Parts: sequence; C-alpha cells; structure tokens
Amino acid sequence: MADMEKPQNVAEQAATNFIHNIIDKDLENQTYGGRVYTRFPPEPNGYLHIGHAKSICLNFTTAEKYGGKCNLRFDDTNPVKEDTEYVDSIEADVRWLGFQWDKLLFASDYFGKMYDCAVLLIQKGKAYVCDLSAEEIKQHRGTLTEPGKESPHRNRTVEENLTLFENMKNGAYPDGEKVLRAKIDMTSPNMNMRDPVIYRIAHTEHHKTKDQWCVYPMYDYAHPIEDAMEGITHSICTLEFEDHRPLYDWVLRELEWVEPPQQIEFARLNLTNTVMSKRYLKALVDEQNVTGWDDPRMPTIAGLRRRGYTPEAIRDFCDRIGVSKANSMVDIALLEHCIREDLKEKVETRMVVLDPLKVVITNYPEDQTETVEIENNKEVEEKGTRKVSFSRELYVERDDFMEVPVKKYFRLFPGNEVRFKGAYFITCQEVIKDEDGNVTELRCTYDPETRSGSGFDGRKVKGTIHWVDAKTAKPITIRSYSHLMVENEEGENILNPDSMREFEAYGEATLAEIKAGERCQFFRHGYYIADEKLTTGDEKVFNQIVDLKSSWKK
RNA sequence: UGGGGUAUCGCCAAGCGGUAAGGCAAUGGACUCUGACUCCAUCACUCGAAGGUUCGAAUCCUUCUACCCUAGCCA
Repeated sequence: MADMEKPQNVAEQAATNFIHNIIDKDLENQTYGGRVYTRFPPEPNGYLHIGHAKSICLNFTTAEKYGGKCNLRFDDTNPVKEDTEYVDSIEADVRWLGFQWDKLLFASDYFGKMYDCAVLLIQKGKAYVCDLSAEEIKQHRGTLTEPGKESPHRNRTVEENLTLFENMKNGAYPDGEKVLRAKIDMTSPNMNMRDPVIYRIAHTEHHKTKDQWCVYPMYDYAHPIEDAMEGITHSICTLEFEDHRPLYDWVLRELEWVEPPQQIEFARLNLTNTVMSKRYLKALVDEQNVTGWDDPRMPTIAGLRRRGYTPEAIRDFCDRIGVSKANSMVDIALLEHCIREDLKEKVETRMVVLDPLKVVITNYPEDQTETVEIENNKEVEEKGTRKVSFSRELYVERDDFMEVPVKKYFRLFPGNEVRFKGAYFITCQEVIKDEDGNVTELRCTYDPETRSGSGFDGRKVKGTIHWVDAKTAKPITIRSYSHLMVENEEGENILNPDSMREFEAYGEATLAEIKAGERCQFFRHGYYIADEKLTTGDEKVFNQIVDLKSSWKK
C-alpha cells in the first residue's frame, strides 16, 4: 500500500485561454445542451506545418478538455487546388501528433445538401443567379469607402433563378458565365456582405467527386453548413475570418438552423526565422530549394518529424505558446527548448568527434586495446552503460584543445590534465605541428590509476572531454542546420544559403547499432537523429535536431 | 478614407474593480566523469498615451496613437 502520494505530479493542466472562457459561459447557459464539438478543417492543398499544429492542438485538446469530440474535415470545395496526396499526408500528420478524430469527413460529402440549401435560399428570395463577369462584379462591389451597386440581375424572379441555377448545375454554361450570389446588402460597410458569390462554375475534376459536379460552393457559404451538419458547437478559425463571421451567421440564420455553431477566431502562429505561407513553402519545394515537403529544414510537420522533433515536443510547444487574438511572433527558441526538454530524458548519449584532432597516449602500450564502460546521463540512467574501446591513438574535438588557453578554459592545453569521458586522466605533454604551424597531433600521457570507476579520488580535474578510439571509430555523415530563413538588412526573410552543412565525422563504435529514426545526444554537440531516408545499414547519416545550450564563451 | 480587430517585461501570456501569475530568453552563483542537465538568485512601483469615475483601475468611461485584417468566381 505504501504508495505515498507523490507531491503534485506536475500534471500541469493546460493553461486556459479565452476560448475556454467562452465555452465555460456556453456550458453555464446550456447553449448547446452541454455539448462541445470542434473540428480541424484543412484544405488539402499542401502539407501541414507547425502553424497548423497550433490549430490541431487547440481543437482537439479543447474538445478533450470538455469531454467533447473533434472531427478531421477536409475543406475541399475548390477542385482546382486540391489533391489526394495532400489528404493522405494530412491524415498521417494529425495521427502522428497523437490525436484521434471522431469522424473523418470531406466538405464534398455535403455537396448535395449544400445544393439543396442553395435552392432553399433562392426560394426565400435570398439568392440569385448573376450573369456579370468577374470583372464586372468587382466593379459593382464598390470600394472600402464607397458602397457597391446592385447587379442588374438582382431582382430576377424566383422561378427564373431556380431554372438558371439548375442549368448551371447541369453544365449548361462554361466556367465564369454565371454565379449564384447571396442577396444581402450592396451598401454594407463589410465587403463580405455585398452580395457575395456562393456558387461558381468549374468544369474541373474533383479529387473525390470526380465529374459529378460542375458547380462548387464557396468557402463562406459552405463552411457554416459543414459545421452545422456535423453538430459543431465551436468553429475555431484564424483572425482573418473575423470579417466573415456576419456572413457565416447570415447563412445559418437564413437556413433557419437551430442552435447554430459559433465561429471563434484566434491569432495564427508566427515563428521567428520561419516562413509559414503555404504558397512560399510550395515554391521552395517546386524550385528544389529543399528536397521536398519533408526536408528537415521545413517547418512542416513532416519536416519536423524527419528532423527529429517528437509529437510530445510539438504538443508541449503548442501548450506553452498560449492562444489569444493578439498578432504575435513566437521565438523559435521556445520550440527548441521543448525538444531539448523532451529528448533529455529519452535518449542516450554518444561520443562523436566532428572535427578530429589526433591524440597519442605515449605511455600506453602500442598494441593494447581495452574496453571502458560509459554511463548515460542521469536523465536516462535506466538505459545503463555501454562498452567502448580505448587504445593508444584517439581523436578528440579540435576545439577541446587550445595551445594558449583563455581564462577559465579547462579542457586540453599544454601541461593540463583532463578526464577522458569514461576512461582516464590525460595530460597534454607535447604539441605536434606541420610546417604551416597547424596543430596536427597531441602527445599525451595517461595515469593508469585514474580509470573510470576505480574509485580514484587522489585529485580532481576541471574538464571532461569526449573522444573516439582511432582503431574502431565509426565514420558517419553529419548534417547540421541553421534557420532556413534569415533576415536581411531590410528586415525581410530571405533564404539562408547556409541552412544545411554536411560533413564527415567520427563516432564511437556503438553508433553502428543506431537504426534509422533513432535519436541520441552527441556530447557537447546536441541532439541528432539517424535520417530515416538516408541511413541505410552501414551508412549512417545524422540530422542535427537541436544543439545543446552552452554557457561557456571564450 | 469605410468596416472589423489588437495593444501587459526582449518574446509569448495570465489577469475580467482590490493593489502585476507563469514560460522562453537573459544575467549572477552552486553543482557536474563535458561548461549539458539540475539547483538557487535577479529580471514590469507598472499594464500603448492622455484625461476622467472610484476609497481603490491593467481591469469602467472619454479622447488619442500604433499595428493587423478587409475591395478572390481562394480557403
């Protein structure tokens, strides 16, 4: 029984936000009979990115918090931009993040119902077929400060509208010839209410309904119907739709929906040094500035996944950034903090030398090799120890040596003794240089009594460094990253030509066991993942996930 | 120039009339078989500005300022 209650096991309940406040009030007033139902409604026209993750987390965790449900719904009302490749990737990404939708739906599932609703609006005299061209409609719309003018077709009879709309549906007209418009108010200060187009003609094959339809509903008309049909209570979207809310409400009111869902807007995510526009990301892919949507430098879910980010880290991030209506720019350092936080207690550590400098232990027998045992970090103690070979010739990191040390430098320098991780105390005795004066080798001595685990405590050293055994070192390829985008002098985001650097490195022999997709921490360097596409059998390619923070400066 | 929004620490963000939570970043220190991790400390007499109401305001009122969205048969 002895299970003493652990002092508040953190269990940090997600911070509440203004949306929760709205829902709390609805619950109090029994607005939806106590129901909470949300949805994540992406258009399948690209891959999901970290900004979508914010919306996904918000919708799913909000539903979960109130014991409600959340749907995944593809908003596929524009056949010219959408593709099945995208619906597959979106499904996979949402699932990877760890969320379970109640229903998987498509806006196109409702095309029939939407058509019927449009007929209903026509019958109520609330919609009409307009023959104006796109350009003419634009002319009639007026400007931000001037009211619009009514279309000459605005007052067609119900019967005529019904016939015309049916003809539209039956393919009697080419694209652009006619549209169906809501009859609202051409003088409204809100442009969205100036008789918005709600149906257009498009003789294009739809990824799902194929050639069943040649008229397609517009977002503003379709979205409220989709929400209402699914019993959505809180339709969460981003700020730019705020001006569309009156139209959202108008559609449902004219359709006489009882308990209509309510639209709530929040600020989309912006990240420093990151471009999130789908248009731009697609261009990066198309112009081959990156290797694909899942390039480890991309802010897409697929890219972050391949880069080594975990769903836990991304969800933690979304939790920490909060939700509000204020436009903001989140520092990417927070995302990096989240992945370090998650990985530090999950992954093992390895010794890898990125820029090797040869070390010869002059008092160590020429042909001897021994095995030393290396412990993991405290955070992953349960993973135990691993065995690594040690012998006379080793490689250490070039910057773990300084011929003339700066103050507070306590790694290798002439005459200084340091601990080689898991092995011995080593003293630098002599520096070998080539004719150009470059350091090519360090001649050192070791103290046999100081073997790791021997209990030796005769003296202490300030520094501990990593190393690899020259004889058994495993050559690997490292890819290290910096931001894909950087700011130029004008303060605009441009492509960083140095966003990826690839080079050869040496790791301890145990790296041979690492499989594609596995992560580890390289001492002093950061967290890495064996690339899921480039790591094959003996070939090891490691992507840098994030570096380690360091408080040491020269 | 119309309409709709938003302004709280370098970056996010709580707060909803009772006298400024938290996280990231930063800084100083302790610890350390890696300078990581951990720990401890510091970090908004002030809430875009100016007035007003009140015993008391970031929270209410007035005026002003800045920034974002908005004139697709995109979503």
